[in-house]
Amino acid sequence: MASIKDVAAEAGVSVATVSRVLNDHPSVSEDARTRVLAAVQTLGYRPNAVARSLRTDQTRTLGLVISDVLNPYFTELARSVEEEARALGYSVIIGNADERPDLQDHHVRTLLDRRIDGLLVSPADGGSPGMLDAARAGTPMVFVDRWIPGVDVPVVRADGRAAVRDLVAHLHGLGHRRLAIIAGPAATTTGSERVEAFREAMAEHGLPLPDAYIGQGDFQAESGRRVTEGFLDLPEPPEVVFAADNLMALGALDAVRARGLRVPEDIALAAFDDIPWFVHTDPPITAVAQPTGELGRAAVRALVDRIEGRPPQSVTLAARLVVRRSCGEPAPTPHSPVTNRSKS
Amino acid sequence: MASIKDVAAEAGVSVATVSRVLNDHPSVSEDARTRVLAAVQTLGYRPNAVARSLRTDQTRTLGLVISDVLNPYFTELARSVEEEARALGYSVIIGNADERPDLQDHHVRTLLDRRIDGLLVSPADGGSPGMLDAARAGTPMVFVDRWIPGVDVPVVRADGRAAVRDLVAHLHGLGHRRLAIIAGPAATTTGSERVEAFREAMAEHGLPLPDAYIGQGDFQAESGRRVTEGFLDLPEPPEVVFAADNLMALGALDAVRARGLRVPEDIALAAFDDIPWFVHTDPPITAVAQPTGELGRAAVRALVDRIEGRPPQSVTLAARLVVRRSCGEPAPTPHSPVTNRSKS
DNA sequence: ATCCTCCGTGTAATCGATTCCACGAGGAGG
DNA sequence: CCTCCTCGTGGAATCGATTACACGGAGGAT
Repeated sequence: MASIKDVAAEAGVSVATVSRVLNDHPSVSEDARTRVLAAVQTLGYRPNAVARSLRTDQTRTLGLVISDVLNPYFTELARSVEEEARALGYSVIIGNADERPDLQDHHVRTLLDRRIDGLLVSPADGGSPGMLDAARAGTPMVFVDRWIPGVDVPVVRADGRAAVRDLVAHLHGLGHRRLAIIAGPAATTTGSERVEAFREAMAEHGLPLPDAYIGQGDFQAESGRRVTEGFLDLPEPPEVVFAADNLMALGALDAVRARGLRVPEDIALAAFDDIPWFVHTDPPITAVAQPTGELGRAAVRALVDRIEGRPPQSVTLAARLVVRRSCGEPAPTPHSPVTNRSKS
Repeated sequence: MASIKDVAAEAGVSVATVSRVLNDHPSVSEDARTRVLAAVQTLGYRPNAVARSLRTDQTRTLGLVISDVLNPYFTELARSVEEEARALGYSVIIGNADERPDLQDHHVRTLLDRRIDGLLVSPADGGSPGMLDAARAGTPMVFVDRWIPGVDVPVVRADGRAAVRDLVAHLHGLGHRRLAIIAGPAATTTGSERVEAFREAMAEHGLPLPDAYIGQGDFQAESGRRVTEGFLDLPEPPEVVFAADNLMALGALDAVRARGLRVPEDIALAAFDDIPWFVHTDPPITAVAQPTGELGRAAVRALVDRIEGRPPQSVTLAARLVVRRSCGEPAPTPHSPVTNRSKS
């Protein structure tokens, strides 16, 4: 592969001049410029990004460590991150943690070894050693979706509080009283926050949230299935199951289906994170939708601000409720009488 | 960030010795080794991968350019690729082409600039200039899923021919005679091959495949919707729509739903590529399943073979039919009388 | 005792870029 | 005509690693 020396030789100038042309530095004669450009053309020369990075100490690369690539929410996030980064002249290297702290650490370390300019993380846990080191070492960093309390890093996320309140109101309006939640890992902020928001909203309606109705999941489909089975085995099963992410909702659906029960007639289902497939499930699933694309873009902008010396800022966007059929038919008119519906 | 020099100073040895310890070169005294290791520990030293790559001319990184990250088939592929690569000591940089040749080219070029050791591509088209250059320049490369005829690069893919034949037999057995297909871009091998396999299977059953029943899609949901609408507007609409990928099937489902028609009563639906969501759509969708994980792993193994000087080999795995309810109930007994069903 | 090996180590070249500094030519101003 | 700038250019240092080569000392063989 041709190097800058070859180009210099071909153009009959020094490597310094070639470099200047390539970085359009002002003081290069028109003549030299054309000769260099011609040489670049004939040799098909492309600068070696590795060498350049070594010298300039910047890679124009961002690292993105996400919790689970198989989760459509995160792939949409990854896509918008890459898009915005590309627009700003950066590449993105994605690391998939599969919700495993050890894998997350592996990726953080690998990315740091590659001297990425900045790191976007959606932590799978309360802060693995590698991540904390990175934060402490001053690597430009931004948390997206999930974050770690007490670590001084900007956070870009959606606030689902209002949407969860809307959801509970919606469920209450439909006559549901016994609501259960499949929570995410307590070590993640999204894991605990969603439960908190749910609990508060329940309290506003004077509804109890017994411990038996709080299932512990891990954001994976299998845990949704397991927890839901537990709910169904209860002497008094809940009327509604609210899954804290889309994969656990999928698992819940599996569990319900396996018992031969129907949604929403026998049990209602709602989820956090809206994804395209929810329109097509049987039945379509009511969900709290995050502005995923905007989240990704905002996170990149914050990170690049930090990298390029501008003050980054945390961003919190609102999530919103998308009502579909999985919790029962919405009341036909806004001022209809209290809907009642008895469950199995 | 600490460099090898700092470690050398701290340990009271030369950088050469430090390097030797780190790459566990045999001739280092036990004493020097422990001192270096201690210095590494106290300084929290991590070798600079950029510098190392420049010197050794290898990055231990693979590039993966996929057609569409939002397609669950490709994210599963990406996941298995990363997994296998990690097991073999490589990292993966993913580029998302969004089915756009220009974006694909952008990523190929960027990856080459970064001097990745090898490239895994699922080409979005018949061969963009950048890709052909890469192949010609001798960059280790392997095509996965899709490939480009005439380019001398190993191919790892699934052969859907038998599964498509099974599908057509299944549909025929259900009494369906008017089958239509939503094809992928003709420039992609998977785009044309699937139509070819479908056409052959139809011929085996003596069924015609009129041009009006071959819709041109682009592997995106929207095109599935558009083509399906066209089918439904035909004077004699098909009884079955077979989408050549999962996203177009999603679009087809949308279109059918929008007309107030039911699947499979009014029109049957089948898809290429099985994904977890197909179990939960309304109705569950019959699909041709590829061994996606195995495909990804085999592709990485082939590429790494090529990189490390072993002869790589093309791999073709079989796909299989997964029958669900979207084409009608399977015959209750193997020797049941011909099922008949009249369509709208 | 002498010579040869082998081992552990350090010095320095190298990878491919960027960039500081010096230098020569040419133009402007005195 | 001399001086001083400015401009275009090239030489060489530099980034952080790896590695060929040289060298000194220890130990074994003769």
